[in-house]
Amino acid sequence: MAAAQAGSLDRLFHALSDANRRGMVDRLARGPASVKELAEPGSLALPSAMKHLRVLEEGGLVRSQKSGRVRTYSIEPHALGRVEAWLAERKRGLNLQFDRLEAYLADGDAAEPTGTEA
Amino acid sequence: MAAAQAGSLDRLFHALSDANRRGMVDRLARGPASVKELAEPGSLALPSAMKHLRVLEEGGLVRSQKSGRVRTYSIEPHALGRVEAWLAERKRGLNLQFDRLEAYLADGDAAEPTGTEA
DNA sequence: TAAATAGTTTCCCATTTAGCGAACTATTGA
DNA sequence: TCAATAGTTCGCTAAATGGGAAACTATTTA
Repeated sequence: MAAAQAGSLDRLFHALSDANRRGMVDRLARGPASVKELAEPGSLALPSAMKHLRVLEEGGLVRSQKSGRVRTYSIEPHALGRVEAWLAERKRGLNLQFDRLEAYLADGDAAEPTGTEA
Repeated sequence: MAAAQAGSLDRLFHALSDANRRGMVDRLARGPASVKELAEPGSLALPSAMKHLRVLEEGGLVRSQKSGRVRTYSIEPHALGRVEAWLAERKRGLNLQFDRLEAYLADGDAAEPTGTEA
């Protein structure tokens, strides 16, 4: 456990690794928008915007639904929660490391601060 | 402000978008390690591991320092703080959206819940 | 000094990415 | 009905990625 699926996080972080896509997330954080509206801020052609949106969708960050001729995208509410969860896990690990380091610095004859074994 | 540099976040998230690299971060969260040690868990050849480590370094997630013939990598302590900061900012935005939605649902004659204008 | 070890650099390969123009398919609106 | 609008699909390009073998440069260590 704890490492749900690798591929899922791959897609999530990859989705966030592009400024245009993060811009779309920011835009969608203020409310739903159409493909065209999402394309404009980055001066993207529609096909390019669509690719980005597909990446965001595969990363689980946004949802979409088509009505008439316009497809409306919106934020996947729990999307950022996955980033947060991952982050919390690592920070836990780091805190442990620092705790050991502090313990090591505190009483000089304790074991080494972990990590350089083997 | 608030959006330090786009390229920087690009590199940060891109660094995290690969399972091997996240594995290296996890490993380093438990303490420093050599290139070889970091290559083993993923059964990577050294050149491949080096590439990943360079990506992590460019993403500001790790540091390295060479002594003798071994280069030792360690976590850049404030690395995850940048992810956290970005995350906090978005969550703030999302809360605002939800606040507005709640307000909208509360008293029916208020303005629309933002987003679909234009 | 000779052999083993740890990185490093240089190519090479297949795949993916980001971007777009063109052409096509609905829907709207006039 | 006809024209504009919003997406969508289909190539196509240039660049970046992820992987590694080969060959080379230090350092250790025997």
